[in-house]
Amino acid sequence: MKKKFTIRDVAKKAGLSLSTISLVLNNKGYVSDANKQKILSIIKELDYHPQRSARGLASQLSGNIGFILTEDHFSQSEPFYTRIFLGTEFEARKHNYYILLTTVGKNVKETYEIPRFLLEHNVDGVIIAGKIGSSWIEYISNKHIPFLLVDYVAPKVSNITIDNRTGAELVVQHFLRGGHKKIGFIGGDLRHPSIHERFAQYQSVLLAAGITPSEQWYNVDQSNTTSSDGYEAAKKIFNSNDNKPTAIFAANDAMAIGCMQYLKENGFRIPKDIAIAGFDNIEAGLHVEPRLTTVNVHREEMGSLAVRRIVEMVKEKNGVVTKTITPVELVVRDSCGIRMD
Amino acid sequence: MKKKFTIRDVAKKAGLSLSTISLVLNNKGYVSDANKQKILSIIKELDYHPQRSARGLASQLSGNIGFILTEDHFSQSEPFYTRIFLGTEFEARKHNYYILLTTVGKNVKETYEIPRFLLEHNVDGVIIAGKIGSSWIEYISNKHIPFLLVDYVAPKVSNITIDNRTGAELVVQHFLRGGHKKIGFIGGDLRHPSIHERFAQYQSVLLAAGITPSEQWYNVDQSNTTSSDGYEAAKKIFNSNDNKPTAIFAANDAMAIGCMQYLKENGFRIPKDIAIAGFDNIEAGLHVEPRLTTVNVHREEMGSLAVRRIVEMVKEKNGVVTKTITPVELVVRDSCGIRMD
DNA sequence: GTGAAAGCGCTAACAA
DNA sequence: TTGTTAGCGCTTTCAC
Repeated sequence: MKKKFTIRDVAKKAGLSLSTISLVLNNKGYVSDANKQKILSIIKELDYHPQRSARGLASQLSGNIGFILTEDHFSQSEPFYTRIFLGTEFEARKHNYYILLTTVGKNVKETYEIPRFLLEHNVDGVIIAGKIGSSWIEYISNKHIPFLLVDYVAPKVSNITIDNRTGAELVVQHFLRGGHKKIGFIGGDLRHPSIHERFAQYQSVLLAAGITPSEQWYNVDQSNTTSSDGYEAAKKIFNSNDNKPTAIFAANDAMAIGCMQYLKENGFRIPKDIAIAGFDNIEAGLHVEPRLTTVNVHREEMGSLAVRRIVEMVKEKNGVVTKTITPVELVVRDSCGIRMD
Repeated sequence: MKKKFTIRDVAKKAGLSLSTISLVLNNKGYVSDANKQKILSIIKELDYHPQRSARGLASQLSGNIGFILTEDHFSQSEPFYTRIFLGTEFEARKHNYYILLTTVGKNVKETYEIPRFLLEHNVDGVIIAGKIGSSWIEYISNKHIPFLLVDYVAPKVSNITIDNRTGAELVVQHFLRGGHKKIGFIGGDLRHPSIHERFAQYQSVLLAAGITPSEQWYNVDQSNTTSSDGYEAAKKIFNSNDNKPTAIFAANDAMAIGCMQYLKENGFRIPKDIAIAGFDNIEAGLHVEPRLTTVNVHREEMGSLAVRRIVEMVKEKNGVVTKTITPVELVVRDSCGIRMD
């Protein structure tokens, strides 16, 4: 391998000082156009690239952004947060950052260790995805490092969230337009704000339409939102119940799929007997039968927004709190038939 | 925030020199037990953690491992390589490394840019996942940085691969045991060694069983291995063909799912008319109807192995080339009925 | 076993 | 505009 060049080699070759080279590398200060061009061409000629760790040490900026996920989110088979992560990856590159991914326990004490990147000053900002214990939010606040939440909320912390209200409204309105009156809901973990909002809006829209949701139509007792939680919730609603809903809005696609499984096993035809819709637009919704009507969430875009916001925060250092809501849209597929009774 | 401590603070407090502290930090050289304990307890007391970039600069080791994926693999909806990536993430933490993920074009020239981490000396080793242009392999070889391939092969380069031969054999034997004789194959991109091996072994096993695969049973003309390629391949085989296979082994689950879709749309019952098996054991195989028989691949484990190997290579600096093959097992589900004719 | 000193490659005052 | 000079916080010879 050819010898690795340093900023010194560039300076020598250009007959200029280190600091001038540094200035053009960082596009800072004033350098005469002639010298700038000269330096640039030498840099190109030598294929010189400043070394990350040297820069990091001198500037106290790592060039990295941390991405924190709680373990239970990480291990979920459906890669909802993975897609958000991939979105951050993509955007980070545009800004010359790298993403360092790590997982943590629900709370600071429950975790085997604090993410090393926080201890070793190896990130300039942090993105936290999904629900996380408030102890973590407090811990990171005290680090005085820019951070924000994705698909979660906390007081005085910037975040990127989903327009859950609109999504829920679109689904319920779609059912109503389809002639459904007895519209149910299955959900779990109402402490997750996204789930909570979907449930709340489901109720509001029905009430606004003059329908009071019966307790026999919905179940929000599950502690999680996996497909087996959906299965269990469906069982509770449809097992020996004389006031069954004709449509189910599930808090997410995973639950919708579990619900469908229960219904199919028990002789209900979808969408003839029961219409179903989910939320998130995960890949699996395309493979179930019938294909799942759902609400599309722009996961990559959320990651991308998060990175852009963090980069701003790192640069500006002002503590403005921003709350960004990303739009959703209804994706109508086969699991919702039109009802005409 | 409390002031950030440096190695100097530790040295001062311990009444020892910087180098002694450094020795215990790195667990190197000889330090008296008494001093070692003393230093360790001071480190703990101050909650001191060495700063990554300073270490990096001094030791010329970044503490990062690069993970390279070609764009087409990255954007595949099914997160096959994502799972490998997550495996590396998990293992990397155990070794105090971080993974820097990036994507590149198929070949060096086609790519908008060389991964920054290679230019800025920001990784100590590199993992490449999936098929990639040989220009990349050459380029990285010339960097004299430890690297290896996952699910791909190249001469004189260490790698981690799947036991495709055994997997293919398990599937074909399963069909044979089920009474099938006319066993087909659908695949694409035979230049990918994994696909090629599956196809080759499919043929060998049939021949060994005294069956010569008819050209009407298989199709390997697709240029890729997505579900729509599977759909197209199925169309070619089952559309106007008087010698149809009764079982299909698809090169991967995505193709199998596409194939199933074609068959169902055209009135074939699975597994009654046609049995199907895939390869990879992706999540979606659980959601199709009937659920897909497949070959399980330990993706996270492959990532984990890759990291362990890279860490060794970074430490030992010897150029031993290792070829690791990870095992597979048959996962029997509903898409393969037993045939009794 | 331990300390002194040099330096990794860069940035950022401050002078000039 | 440009150069000089200190470091950034750590590792690593090389003496002692």
